[in-house]
Amino acid sequence: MHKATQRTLLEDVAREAGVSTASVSRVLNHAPNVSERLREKVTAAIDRLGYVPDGTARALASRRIGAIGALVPTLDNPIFGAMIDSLEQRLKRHDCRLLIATYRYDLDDELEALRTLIQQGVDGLVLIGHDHRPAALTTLQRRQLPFLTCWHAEEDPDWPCIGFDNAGPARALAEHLLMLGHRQLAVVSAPVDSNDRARARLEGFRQAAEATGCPVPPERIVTVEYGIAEGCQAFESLMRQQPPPTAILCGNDTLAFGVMLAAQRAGIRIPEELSITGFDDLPQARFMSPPLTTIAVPAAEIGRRVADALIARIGGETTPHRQLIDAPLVLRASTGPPPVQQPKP
Amino acid sequence: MHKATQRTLLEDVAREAGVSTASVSRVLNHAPNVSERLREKVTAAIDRLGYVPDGTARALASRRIGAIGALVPTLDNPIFGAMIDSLEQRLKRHDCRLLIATYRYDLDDELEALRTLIQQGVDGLVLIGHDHRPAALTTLQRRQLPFLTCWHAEEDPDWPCIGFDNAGPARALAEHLLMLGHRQLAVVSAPVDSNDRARARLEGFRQAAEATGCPVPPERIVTVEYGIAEGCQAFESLMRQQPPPTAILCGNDTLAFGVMLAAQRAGIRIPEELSITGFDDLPQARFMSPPLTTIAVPAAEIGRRVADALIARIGGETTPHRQLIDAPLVLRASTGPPPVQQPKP
DNA sequence: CCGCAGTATGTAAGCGCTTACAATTTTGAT
DNA sequence: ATCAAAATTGTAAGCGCTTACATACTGCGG
Repeated sequence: MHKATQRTLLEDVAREAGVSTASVSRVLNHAPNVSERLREKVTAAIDRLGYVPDGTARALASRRIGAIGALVPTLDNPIFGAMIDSLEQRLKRHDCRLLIATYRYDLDDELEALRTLIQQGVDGLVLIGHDHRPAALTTLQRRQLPFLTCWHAEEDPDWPCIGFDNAGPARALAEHLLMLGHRQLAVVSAPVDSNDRARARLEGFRQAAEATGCPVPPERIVTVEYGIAEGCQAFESLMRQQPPPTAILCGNDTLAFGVMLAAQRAGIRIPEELSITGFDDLPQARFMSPPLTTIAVPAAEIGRRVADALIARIGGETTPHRQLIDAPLVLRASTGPPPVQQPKP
Repeated sequence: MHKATQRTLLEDVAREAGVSTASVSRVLNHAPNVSERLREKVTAAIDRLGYVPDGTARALASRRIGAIGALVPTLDNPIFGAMIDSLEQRLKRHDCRLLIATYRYDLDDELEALRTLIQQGVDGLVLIGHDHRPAALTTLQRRQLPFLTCWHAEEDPDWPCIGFDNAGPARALAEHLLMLGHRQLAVVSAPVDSNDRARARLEGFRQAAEATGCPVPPERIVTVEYGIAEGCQAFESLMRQQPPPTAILCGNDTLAFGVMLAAQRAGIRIPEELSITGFDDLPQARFMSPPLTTIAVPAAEIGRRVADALIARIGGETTPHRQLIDAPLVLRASTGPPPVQQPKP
């Protein structure tokens, strides 16, 4: 047993206000059919006693914890930081807290983290992307937990989503380059295993290239981990090839930064000698020199919409199974027509 | 009352294993004095039934929720993202979850968020910096909640901290410039209200300048919000002055990026005509051209140490009241001797 | 062979709320 | 006024665990 607690309990408030505990609870929870007089008596007693409800007891009794869980690959990537930031801000409006867990793109870790969060009692869950262990879905369904995926737009009856098309904009980027006359395309991609977004972007690049009759050969597709230095390395290995590419499509802005920096270090002019594209539109993209042509990923908007939709679902409402947000192509100065003659003939 | 639940309860496990509920609980919580035989019977029953303990019930009964709260100004700044990322990873090792709340540098919001997290039942709390509402401290103390501040190194018996000195490295940065011969220093600072870190950095810049006999005049200190564009603006307003500064000390890397970009746009060579320093050492700092001289803020290390220390405190152990981590000066190419003659005589 | 310390397990009383249901009061149409 | 329906408040049974305390063993020195 526990020692008698010193803290003010709901029962104390009830006594102080001269009402029942149920009434105090009702006032606390803004239940309907509570008279103004009752409300006043109770709030006055609460103020007098400095009462603070106990979240854990409330969670046990009401079966909701007042928090959702978010599973993100990493918070080291600022694009996810931006999304989580807006998600948390918006959840606050709904009086909901946020539990986060990261899994470094390891889907087994994701599944484990998901189970942990569920065990913790979260009222809902947000996942990034469409790639997950099958057990994740069955667990979610068995518990009938409201959930949402985001950052992608796959049509899948099992996975409701709020996100954007990754392939389409990637295609648009490639088409933009092809339209400019580029025929020697190269791609720097993030690892595609366990990452549908990276895969979709890569696929988009490929499709556009193939549709124009100049598919990207495998050696022109290099996969590297996330990071500026990694982008630099990718550039090196790509530019060793003959003929060198006239344009490099990058799976995200950070890789593009690396590629761009390495190119400049090598004395290659952008976009005159080499065009570069990114994906994300991080804040610094428009400040690079030249400013980076990229896709504006609606990270903050996703956060807001996920918050609203998940809260609605938790409240028993139904929300669209799939919400598509535009991820517009942002044309800047890192792309231009290919050089008329090969740099090294 | 509630409907009879379908879910497997601890009681079911007890029945299945032919033991008492207390025994199941003991096995679950790795209590001492549990025989191997009991443990096996119980774990077997758990597996057979697919039992998953209920976090909320456990929280109510045991008075710990298995999660700590983190109060950060924003997650939109990648330096905090990096810290939260490592914090969460490390907490996971200790089987502890993370609840986050942001407050946009508004200390009233911080206080409110703190109260919300406490009400939620968090086992401990991490705050950023030394500036907080007095009520935050009293609330923390009244609840006897383990807590830690970080990102600063103020000696204050009330606030245990794990962080780094902000003023010292700022001083080092300014001294570095003064040593190079600069006498026309300027500062671009983040807003210092409610932000002891920004204030300490500014103070460090000032002290060093004054100690060398060339204090920074007020018009040479411009305060702008966080952002690259804001850094650009700061540059403009600074370079309008006569004589223009030969070096600009920035309160963080992002502002420094802005200043650097605006300088380059204006055709000013760095560091020949203008030296620039940052603070944070974001990943891109070493990839700027020229690479940015800055202070390496140990964000990931702070996350790890905070996790370990807070877990220890929650466990009743005492940890050092103040842990100082080095934030080294990283000399790169954005700083150099001032031009011999003024650019515009 | 007894008794005591130490170990292992069981019993059941909470933890501090929410909410189904009952009881009471108010309202509104006769 | 009269009574059913609606609105308001009260009663008390959980929610699913943990843990203090009681009980039952176990082994060992005397």
